[in-house]
Amino acid sequence: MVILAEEHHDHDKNNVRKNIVSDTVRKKSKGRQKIEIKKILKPDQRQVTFSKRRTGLFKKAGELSVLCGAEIAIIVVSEGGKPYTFGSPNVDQVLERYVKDGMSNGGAEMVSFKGLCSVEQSKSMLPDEVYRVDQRDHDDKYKCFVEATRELEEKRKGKRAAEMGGWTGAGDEGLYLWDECVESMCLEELEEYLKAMQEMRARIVDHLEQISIKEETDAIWWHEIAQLED
Amino acid sequence: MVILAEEHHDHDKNNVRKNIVSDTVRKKSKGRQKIEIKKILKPDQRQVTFSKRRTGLFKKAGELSVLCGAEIAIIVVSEGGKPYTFGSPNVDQVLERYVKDGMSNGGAEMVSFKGLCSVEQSKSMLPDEVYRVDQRDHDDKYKCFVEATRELEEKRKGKRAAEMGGWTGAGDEGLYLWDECVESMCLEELEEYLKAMQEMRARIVDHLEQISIKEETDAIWWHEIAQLED
DNA sequence: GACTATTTATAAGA
DNA sequence: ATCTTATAAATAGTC
Repeated sequence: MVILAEEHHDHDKNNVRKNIVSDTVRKKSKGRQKIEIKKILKPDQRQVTFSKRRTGLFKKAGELSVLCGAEIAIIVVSEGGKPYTFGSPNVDQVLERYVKDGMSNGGAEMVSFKGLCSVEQSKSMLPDEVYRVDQRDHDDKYKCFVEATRELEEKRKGKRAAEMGGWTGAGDEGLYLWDECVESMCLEELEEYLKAMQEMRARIVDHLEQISIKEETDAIWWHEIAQLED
Repeated sequence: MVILAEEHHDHDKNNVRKNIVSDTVRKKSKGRQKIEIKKILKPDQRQVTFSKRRTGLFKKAGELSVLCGAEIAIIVVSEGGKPYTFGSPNVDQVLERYVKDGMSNGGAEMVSFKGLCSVEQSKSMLPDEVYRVDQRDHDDKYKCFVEATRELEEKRKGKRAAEMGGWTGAGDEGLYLWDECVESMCLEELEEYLKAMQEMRARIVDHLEQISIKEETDAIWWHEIAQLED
């Protein structure tokens, strides 16, 4: 692959700095440079990067959410302790979900990350901590949270209901294969049934994991990332 | 900018498909193509994208965390309801922080996002809702959460110390609630059963969406086809 | 899981 | 902060 750089004809009005030097072109900038993934030392620079990358992260999250129908919550706390959150559909709902049936629902993959090692080591870098949360602990822990959340949600709902209408759920297929028994159910019945099924599913998945605990290291192994802390 | 593609000399042993066509090169792939940011229709494709982008998101989060000294928690719940979390230093700590002094600390930016349409719109991909949470609501809401969190953290610390941070099948609890009929199944049976159940579930969810499209914008079951593997 | 052609994110500079 | 530009990095399509 041969790449020849060639200056396009310079009709540009406000591009005074553009200039021929030797027989190559003076670049306006060095462009993006590779950076090491370690704490940025200059506070100003760090702040700029924080802002840019936080924006980028939230954008990616939004895309993932839309593309794949996933629910996502992100909380970023800056050095200064200022929190920024992203939620699709909203933070609390996702937290509630995480909290309420997260663990019972196929086994959450919980990964903690403390940032270290260098990019080169990344392939072999295992998470510092990986753990599963006991279901009952989990329930204890969050019960009150869930309840409190619901109240707040109620308040917000009114507000949101008005401005809904965002996007139309796209998946149109698969409805005609409908089982009669299911079709005849009313909304409440369906919800209950679905819930029961969900629980059953959770147990099955757990069991599956038990059985095949060794082979499915697949999921969410955390790798990559870089260097020390300050 | 003129780009001339030129076949490098073909010493490659196992590259039979490489071939000259006219005076250009047969490309091995179309490369990355632009996609619209809307729900991917094909479940398989959607699953692949989910996996890739989830990984990418977590990587970005790790980098942001290290580069800027920020604390980050992410919870992603797949369509199938399977949660994946990322936390630096760990999810609960960040949640606790968010919860504990989030609002009191200079005003969090809380953003809810309900999906965007196309990349072109992304400039205006402003959150559907931006709101601040009243400090007192916030305190009420999370007080218990914070306390409960602390307890659980204590427990975990002990446990983790004991088991050297491995991820050995720590999710053992909850297995004794096991339905006999399920427990007696072998692996293959379970997988089949699970699959069938998920298909059923998918139909129910679809149906629910149909029925309650108006009334329950808030629905918890907002998914469609559940994949066996997220 | 791997590979690449492309698109997308972003470090620097202004 | 905002914009631009060159370049690094992520990833869609493919195998």
